[in-house]
Amino acid sequence: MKKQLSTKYEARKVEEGKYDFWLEKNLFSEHDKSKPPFTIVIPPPNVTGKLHLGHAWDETLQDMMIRYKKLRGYDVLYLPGMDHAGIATQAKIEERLRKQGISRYDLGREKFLEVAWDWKKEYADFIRSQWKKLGLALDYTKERFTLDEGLNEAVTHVFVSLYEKGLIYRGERIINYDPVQKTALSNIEVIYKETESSLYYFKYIIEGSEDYLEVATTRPETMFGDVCVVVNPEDERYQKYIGKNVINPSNGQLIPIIADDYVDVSFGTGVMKCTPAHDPNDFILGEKYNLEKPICMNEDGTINHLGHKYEGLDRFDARQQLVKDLQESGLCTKIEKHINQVGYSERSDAIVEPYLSKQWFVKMKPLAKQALDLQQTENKVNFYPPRFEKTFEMWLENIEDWCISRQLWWGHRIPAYYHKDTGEVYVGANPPKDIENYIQDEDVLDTWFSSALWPFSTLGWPNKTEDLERYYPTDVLITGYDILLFWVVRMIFQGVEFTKTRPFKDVLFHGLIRDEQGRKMSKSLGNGIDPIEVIDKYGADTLRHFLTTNSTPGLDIRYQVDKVEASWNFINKIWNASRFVIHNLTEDYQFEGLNLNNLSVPDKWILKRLNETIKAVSDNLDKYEFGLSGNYLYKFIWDDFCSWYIELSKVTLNSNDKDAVQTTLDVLYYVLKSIIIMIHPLMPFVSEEIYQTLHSDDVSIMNESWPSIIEHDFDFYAEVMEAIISVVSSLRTLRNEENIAPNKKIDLYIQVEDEKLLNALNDNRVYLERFAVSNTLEIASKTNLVGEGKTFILKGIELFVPLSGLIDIEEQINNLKKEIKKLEGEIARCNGMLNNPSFMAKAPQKKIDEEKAKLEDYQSRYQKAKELLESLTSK
RNA sequence: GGACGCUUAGCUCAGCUGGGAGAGCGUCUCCCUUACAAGGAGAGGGUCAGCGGUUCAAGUCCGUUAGCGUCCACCA
Repeated sequence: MKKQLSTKYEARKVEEGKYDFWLEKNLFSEHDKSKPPFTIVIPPPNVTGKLHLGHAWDETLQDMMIRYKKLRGYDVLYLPGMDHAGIATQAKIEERLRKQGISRYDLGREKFLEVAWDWKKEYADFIRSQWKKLGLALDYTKERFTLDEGLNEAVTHVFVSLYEKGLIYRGERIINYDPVQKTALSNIEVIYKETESSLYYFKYIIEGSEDYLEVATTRPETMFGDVCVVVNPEDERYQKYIGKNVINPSNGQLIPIIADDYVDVSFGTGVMKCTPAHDPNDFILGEKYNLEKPICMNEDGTINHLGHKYEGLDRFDARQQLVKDLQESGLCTKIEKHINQVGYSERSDAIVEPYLSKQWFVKMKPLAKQALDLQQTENKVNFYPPRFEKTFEMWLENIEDWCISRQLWWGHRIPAYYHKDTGEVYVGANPPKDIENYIQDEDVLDTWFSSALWPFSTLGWPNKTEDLERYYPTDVLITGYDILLFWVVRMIFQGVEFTKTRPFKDVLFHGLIRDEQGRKMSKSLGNGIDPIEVIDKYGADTLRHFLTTNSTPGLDIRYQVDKVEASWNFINKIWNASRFVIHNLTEDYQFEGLNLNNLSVPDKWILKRLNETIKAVSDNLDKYEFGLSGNYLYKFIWDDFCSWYIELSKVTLNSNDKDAVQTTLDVLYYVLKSIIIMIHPLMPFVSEEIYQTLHSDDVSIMNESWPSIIEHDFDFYAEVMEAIISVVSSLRTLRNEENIAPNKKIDLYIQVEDEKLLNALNDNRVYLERFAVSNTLEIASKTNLVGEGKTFILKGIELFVPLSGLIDIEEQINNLKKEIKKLEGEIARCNGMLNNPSFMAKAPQKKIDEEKAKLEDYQSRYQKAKELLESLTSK
């Protein structure tokens, strides 16, 4: 019994077991070194949770490229891995612990890390199971984790090397501090949101006087750290006070009034308080005037001893209390509503506190310059779409140093050690020999410090491994534009610094995935879509097709159930077309190549269309235009192959001409096989199922080759086919308009001037009889075209369908008049162009020829319509 | 305050280097025809946001305005 596809397309059944089969056959991990390499390293998902639809999108695009390139003859490597995601993961783990009433300090560092590794294992397993469901062709033999031993070696190497070059330093600076996570953040981990806050005005009374300066601030709780007030030296209102002292209303301390043109005369009262430990600009002033930098806050965001009676209060409680007290004592004069940009921690959403603290920094200017220089060379990273390169450049041109230390436990420990007695700093890949005299830095590195090395650290760097040699630089990075600055930029500058080359040749950005209303998917809205639920309902192939073919590089997409269902329908169509083909193949059918000399007109036409489709699909995949390549496939498969070719093939298959049947089966087989190979990158499961049904269960479509273009001149036959299609389509419209049942036979007269076309149509009358459902069919160089009925004047062909009682002479005349008018318009347009000397002088010859050909066609049709009209009116 | 994106059919969106606007879904008509009714055959539907410019020719290039959106930026 020959193998068949089941009657119904059931994604679950089709997809079941395929992934394990691919794994068993080592199809993801076998590397043929005789082929050119093609590498994609997965953007490592965070081990914070399950993958969401955005991951599914990202990874499907990657997998599609991998599978496409494999079919194109590359030795592909799709390298999997995950990110420890320092803050994010630690926050999640602490949250889970909190529910059990445990804090990380109860456990201590070591114990906490054990818990964290358990967490990692749990989520890694989950993520792998999701990758499996999606069908990603990942080589698990090379899977990496940002916190594994090899990557730790890379991270340490980079840290030590940059330190030795003077590009990493430890310094006391104002950093963004998250008092909830109790850690420093880098600048881009702060999200500024427009927030309605208050602008408070306080009296700073001048020493030994009744006078006072009014100072406006949005953060009264930092007043305990004020060291002076500042006015603009040009500000006439306050010049007389410069050099005097004022009383800080929060604590009664005397502080001086100084002058600096940093102060904006028009903002607030034109007097600014200066708090060097709690504001980056004030810090700069502090440095400039060598001021003290008292810190008035603890690491948990509570006020410290400088706040006296407010000590221990949370910063915002202290603010409230202080304002209330000062209002009562008359020192708070005014409170205004004020809209300003307030920074929030990306992970914890806590309001970020600018905070003076000792942290590790990467000196960015030299690294940025190298990356910018790279982009001036031939070996630059190519951005798709190119506009993102501008964002990249602008950011690097205005870069500030990167704060890389984090007061966390889950991450790469900073390889710095401090001498217990001397305080001397030791930085090295290995601990100092007399380790007992040292204490290692407690902090870990920013997660992005390790992910910046991902494209090469995963391949074994800093060791000179075979993989690194072969697969690096990687070919394309596919990721969302939302992490351009976090990750992509950093991989590029670290890649240049440490590997002296770009880490990837191309970078393709996709957008965000939104819900049906266009809203960002988020936990708080509860509008997230679980990719696994979609897969369970429609299949991974459907989800993949939806995600890949509905997007344009760099733009967001909406998740739309209608479109997902359209993708399912498309697969169902392919399934049924495949069933038809397979059903018609006899048990002993063997494909032995196409006999190009024995092809029918429909055969030649579909092969020409196949050629065009292969080219269009390949070209667009090469340009990352997945939506366009999807459109070409869709149109070819649904319209050309299913609607036309399969229907036409039934004519031959039902005939007794054995040779013709064999040829038709060959073409059906050949085109179907080409189709499933081309859809394989989009729909790996169903294409494999069809492939195995055509062949056998132990072979895989993954070992096939991308279809190649058949070198043959199909042009004339395609024209014949197009003539047949236009005749059939015209008649179908006529039947609908005139309410003639599709199976009711009609008479049909076709007049063709061109002898070659005339003969070809006569040779292929069987298709016209069948699809036009004709009774009498006359195809001649001269035939009856007038009378009660409908005349069509097509390109090079005229048709007449006698319909007495339905269309009388008068209507026929009206129809012709309409047609003539339309043609006159077209002719006028063509003439307008062709008679325009500027057009003739400047337009490309190709365009001119096209217009000339059009004009010729219109004129001949016009002529014929005129003649017909005349013979009708003269009757 | 800078930079960028979007505005095309009722809805969601394509339209790559300028040369008579397309798809999916929805709507309307007909059809259970031997791969598929989650289907087939047809039809209708758009001054491509407004204005100006370049060009023989603009949805496409340039400028500008408006609406929506995103990113970056230290104004107390």
